[in-house]
Amino acid sequence: MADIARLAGVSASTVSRALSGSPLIPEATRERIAELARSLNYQVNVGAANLRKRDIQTVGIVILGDSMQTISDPFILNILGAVADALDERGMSLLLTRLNQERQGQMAAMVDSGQVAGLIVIGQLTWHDYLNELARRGIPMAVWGACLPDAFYSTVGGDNASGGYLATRHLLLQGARRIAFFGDTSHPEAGLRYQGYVRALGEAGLQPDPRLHQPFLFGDRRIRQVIDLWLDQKLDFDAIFASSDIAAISLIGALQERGLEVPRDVRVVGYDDITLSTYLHPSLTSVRQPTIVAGRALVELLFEAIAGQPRRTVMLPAELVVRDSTA
Amino acid sequence: MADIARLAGVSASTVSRALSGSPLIPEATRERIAELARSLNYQVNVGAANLRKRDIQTVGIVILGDSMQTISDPFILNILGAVADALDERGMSLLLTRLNQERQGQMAAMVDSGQVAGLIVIGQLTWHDYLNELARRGIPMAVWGACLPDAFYSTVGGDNASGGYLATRHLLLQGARRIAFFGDTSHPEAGLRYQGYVRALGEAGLQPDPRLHQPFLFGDRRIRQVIDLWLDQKLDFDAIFASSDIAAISLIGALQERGLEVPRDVRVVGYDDITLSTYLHPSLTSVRQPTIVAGRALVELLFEAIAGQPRRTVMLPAELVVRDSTA
DNA sequence: CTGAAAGCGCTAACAA
DNA sequence: TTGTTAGCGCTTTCAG
Repeated sequence: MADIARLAGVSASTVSRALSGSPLIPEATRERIAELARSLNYQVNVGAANLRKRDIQTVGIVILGDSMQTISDPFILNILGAVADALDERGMSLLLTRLNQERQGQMAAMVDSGQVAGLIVIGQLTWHDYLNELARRGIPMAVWGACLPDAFYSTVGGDNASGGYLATRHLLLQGARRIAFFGDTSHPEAGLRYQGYVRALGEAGLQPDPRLHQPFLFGDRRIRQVIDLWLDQKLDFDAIFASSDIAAISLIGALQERGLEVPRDVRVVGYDDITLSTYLHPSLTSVRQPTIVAGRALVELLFEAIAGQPRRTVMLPAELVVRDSTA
Repeated sequence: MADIARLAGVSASTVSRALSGSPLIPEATRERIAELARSLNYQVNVGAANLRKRDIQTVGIVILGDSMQTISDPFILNILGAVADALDERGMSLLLTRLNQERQGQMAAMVDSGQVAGLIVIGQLTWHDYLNELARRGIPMAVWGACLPDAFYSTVGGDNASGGYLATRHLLLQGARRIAFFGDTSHPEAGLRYQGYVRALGEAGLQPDPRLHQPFLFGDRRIRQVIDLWLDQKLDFDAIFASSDIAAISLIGALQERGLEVPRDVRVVGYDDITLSTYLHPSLTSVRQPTIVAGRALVELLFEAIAGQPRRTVMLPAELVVRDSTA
């Protein structure tokens, strides 16, 4: 910047003002300086500027999970993309971090060290207590996931209970009676989907059968084994509600391998409505979550938190997209 | 930091040295200061530190593409994850940006403004000339994609020609004779895969039939239409080599919808070997690209570029994973 | 081993 | 409208 100032025959202050579009600088001067900067590929050093201005133009986005595999779900990428776009609209940068349990501490460090103004967290998993601790310590946060009753942080999430309800009711209306639920209910979102499932069953006068509830993780090598054990148990089920599309697709694959046809023998509903779901055969019925809105909401809530406003919860509607897997 | 110094009864210099693990500070003092910092949740301000040290602990990762949809391929996420982990190992942060053609300029700005030390670019697409221009301007870069002959930047990529060759030869060995190629050959990587395809056909004494080459983009609503037109043309083909798993899976869906069975009527090979491919029915034969190695290599080449070392190319082996879709 | 002082590149009072 | 000056939070000579 000193160079520019010298070449333009003005002081650094003038250059700074010109480049930041201060109304104090006349158009002619501004233009001249801007042109000079452009020709030298000069860009204001944001680090130095932020240091002086005492503000941070960067937001941290933390993806929780134990391993690489955990984030191979395209849905995560959709949310990530939506957040990236929403931040971009506000001229903010995005610092991406993937964390597992052992490195929880890094989350607070990102804010404490002035790297980021706040955190957007994707993949609540079972970190609720830790997130609460951070929130109490004043770390600005917005979390994608279920809104837990005692949460101290802002959350944005789909209406999981309603999603679970819609999916299950749809299966019931299609004539299913023995509906299995695949999902780890210790995960808050899946837990709420399960609640919706139970409610829909209840309305139909049915009790959830615990043997039809299978907690499982996608990518688990044992999935085929789990399915096989199921079938060997001669458990009787005519539909499956899986708490992610990836899980649902894997399940359909496993069922087909066993000679079971979808939807004829077993109807299947997934969750997330990833793009691929449309293109499969049978195409997959799924519960859609509005990711673009979610991205915007996460950014908005984070900004509110940074501004010291009270925590808030946004619940986005769940929409059932009916396709061939439940025809 | 001034606070810590005061509370510890030492100067800021000492705190700085203690916290950065300087050997000048005796263990006892260091421990005392570290403890104090911990209890106050103090973390050194990295921005200020970097400003003073004149170095940047952040790398930009740029995902090229026109829209959200473009990056919904899980393979991108795998690479991204691998890069994130590799950077992490070196204690670097990752600034994520998604850019489309209109905002090309942002790439250089990230480096010029001192936000990042260099760029890792994913999704070369048709940006080759622009990337070359940046490289000439001295922007440190490492690009995931095909290594073009006149590239001025470092690249890491799979051996696409060999991948295409392996996939095609495998199909030929399985008895296929009329093999369609799905992929946009104006995209450098797909172009090389096509070359491998042509070579394998040549070795079998076959000519590529231009009608069997279908450039297409995943997610395109017209895919079903494209397939239908194909079949209506009574084009005769017994296998498809698709240049991504997502494309292959969509194709299988479309074929099945038309009553064609995979692999009985049409054998299909994909590319990328995404996790889901194993769990489908039929499970998908695919060409695997070693993403973890790729992530490490990208980071390594970028560091070399930052250190001013000459550009370099890393080509990773392609491995054919045979599954049921070509049985 | 420790502290004082200078300065990274920038912006914002304040003064002109 | 512009320049001078101070200082954001840190590290690092240099001198003790």
